[in-house]
Amino acid sequence: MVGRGVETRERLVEVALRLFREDGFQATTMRRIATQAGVSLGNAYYYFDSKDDLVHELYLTVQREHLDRAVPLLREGAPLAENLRVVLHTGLDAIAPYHGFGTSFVQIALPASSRTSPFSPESADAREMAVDLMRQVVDASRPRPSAALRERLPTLLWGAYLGITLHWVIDSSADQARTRTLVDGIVPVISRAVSLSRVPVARGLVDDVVRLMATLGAKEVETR
Amino acid sequence: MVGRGVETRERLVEVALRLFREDGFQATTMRRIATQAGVSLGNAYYYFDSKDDLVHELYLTVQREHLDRAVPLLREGAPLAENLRVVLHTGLDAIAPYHGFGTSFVQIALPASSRTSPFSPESADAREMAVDLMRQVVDASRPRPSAALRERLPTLLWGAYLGITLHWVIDSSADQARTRTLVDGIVPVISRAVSLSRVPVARGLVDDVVRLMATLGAKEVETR
DNA sequence: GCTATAACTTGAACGCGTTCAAGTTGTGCG
DNA sequence: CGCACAACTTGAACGCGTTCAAGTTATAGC
Repeated sequence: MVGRGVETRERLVEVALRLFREDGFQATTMRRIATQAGVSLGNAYYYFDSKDDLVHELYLTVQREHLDRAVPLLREGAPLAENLRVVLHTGLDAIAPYHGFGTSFVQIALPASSRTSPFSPESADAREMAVDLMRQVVDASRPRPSAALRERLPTLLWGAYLGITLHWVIDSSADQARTRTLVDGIVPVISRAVSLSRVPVARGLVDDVVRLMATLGAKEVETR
Repeated sequence: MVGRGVETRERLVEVALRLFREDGFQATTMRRIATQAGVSLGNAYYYFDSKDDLVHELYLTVQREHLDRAVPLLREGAPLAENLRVVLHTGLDAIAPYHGFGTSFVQIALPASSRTSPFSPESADAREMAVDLMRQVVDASRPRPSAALRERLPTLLWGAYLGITLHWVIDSSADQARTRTLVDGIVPVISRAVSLSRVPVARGLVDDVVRLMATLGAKEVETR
């Protein structure tokens, strides 16, 4: 696929993403995507195994958009809370146009076999981009977290971001304002927890949570 | 619907739940359900608006099963950790036969409009049963949690249970062993957090988390 | 017992995602 | 040039969830 093929594929992705944004997932039929891209129905299936596969393209697009928005706003030497807040809010900004689509997205990403699953091998690139972004947050922020936390924190923050995204999907408040509130509320909590993990007396709880989530999160990805 | 109708409906539910368990959600077609229940396809739609509606019956069945298993095992005066552990594990026991079905279940329960959503009005009964079960856990356990926590704790524990269920759905380890590990790991953490909320010096973090989750959780249900 | 009406039942039909055998177009090689 | 073969394209067909106009059966009121 080097000649015509590439163009056809790109046209299909372009049309599909536009229709997804405008009309949602269910209302966008493969027949309409094909027609508007100027190809036959069967031809769309030459480039994509399924309708869900087209969603994976959306996932990649959003991920790139998130990076483009977040990285320039990170501030070297700022408190973790500030940089974390920036990354979480820009993440919500990047997915905002697709909120009507959110439920379908999670439905598609949920099965273990789904390419769109954030834990799938096919999503490895997008996942590493996201974890890397969190690592930039941690590395740019001062004071540094405790040594025990530093290497695990990016993945943990990515996990938190997944949770926030899930809340965003379910969030039916206007402009998903409640998820914004959640971000503003959870950022100081995470930040304080990170600080606390340096104070011997209060470390127990935080450490347990970290150990627990790290075990589960790591296994989740590696068993795919 | 008082005569024949009830029997037909019951037969449909019975057949549907069996096929869901045996073959999963996708492989179970409405045509097969209807045929095996001895009625026509259209007739099945007289009793259930959609295939998803039949899943709601499954939700209710599982919820009842959970209660039947958990309540007799609660121990008056035992530590919170012990009773909580019982409730979470019996919950996993109750849904165990349906693990292959789990992904579909969450997919169906996810849309805000879904009757099967744990936040929906149609699920109010099941939800209250579940929160009530958590209240029994809290009330049976000693020492009592702080006053600030006591009234909110059941709902918060139910939220934790939802999260654990989500992990169970995604969990591809044998017999969902990793979710069992999660339960065993998270129970002491919750229990310690509850205790900590009585110690003035460490209360801040726990209180913030509680306030945050309470705000979101309450709003989630009331806006439906 | 008769009839109006509600309760229940039917199967054909629709549009959907997906598959596939068959066709067309382009390309590299003798 | 011609030919083999890969790349690409087509539209009919399948089974699915769902809808609906039409039919049948039971029941309540007289």
